[in-house]
Amino acid sequence: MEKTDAVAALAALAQDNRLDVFRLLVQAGPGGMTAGAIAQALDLPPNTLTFHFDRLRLAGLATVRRDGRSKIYTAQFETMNALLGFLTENCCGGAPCAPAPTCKPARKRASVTA
Amino acid sequence: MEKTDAVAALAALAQDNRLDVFRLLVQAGPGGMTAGAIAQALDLPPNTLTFHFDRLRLAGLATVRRDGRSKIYTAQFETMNALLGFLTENCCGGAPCAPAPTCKPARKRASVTA
DNA sequence: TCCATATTTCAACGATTATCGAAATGAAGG
DNA sequence: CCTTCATTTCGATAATCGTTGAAATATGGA
Repeated sequence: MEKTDAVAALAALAQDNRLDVFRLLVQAGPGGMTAGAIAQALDLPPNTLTFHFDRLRLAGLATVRRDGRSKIYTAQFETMNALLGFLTENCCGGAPCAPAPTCKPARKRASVTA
Repeated sequence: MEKTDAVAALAALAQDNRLDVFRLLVQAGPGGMTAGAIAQALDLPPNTLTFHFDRLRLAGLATVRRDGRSKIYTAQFETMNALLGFLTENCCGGAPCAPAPTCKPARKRASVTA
């Protein structure tokens, strides 16, 4: 991961509501979650949520797909792992002091909650 | 680490110049680096640098001490590790999928470069 | 076709951010 | 004491951010 991408990902996660959204997506796993379900879970207005989704998508931390009238957002685990890798690599002066941690999606869930 | 602190740390690192500063401090190790040396290394005006130092300090990612006319800034490895821990813990739905990575300062350096 | 649902787009707003130039502070040395 | 060096403080600026209300778009069902 390039420094530019790392800064983008960090910025995307450096906001209360957005961090909440991402954490929720991570919990939901690869099945993802509808925008509405997230709006309900976090009690956020839909337009505000769209704004934050855009940030996460732009940073490569989430993807969207349509499902009927809903849109389903999914966490992008690879980007998160790349970020963790970047941070650990750049943490000890180029010589990694610990194996980069990785994150796999949680065991399958009912997904698309609500 | 609390969510609030995580957001603060993320925000502190989510900026080009500041990420550079922090990486430099990490490379310098526990000996730290003078503000002047950093200013020279990154070609940043001293007042701008002070601004960024404040952010890093406020986020707990750096500390200062005085040495004669200079001020020496040092990376706070514990906070960085705590952040990595927070991110990995919150990455797989509460159940960590990998041991949290840790970061120890690089092998001692000449430190206080310049 | 018409209506309800789900989400996005748009314009606006106050708040925060990163940077700058100029002036102030603090410490060491002659 | 006066000067020089290192860093910080202050005031201003343009740009970006997060949120809002209102209107638009897209989908599915009666």
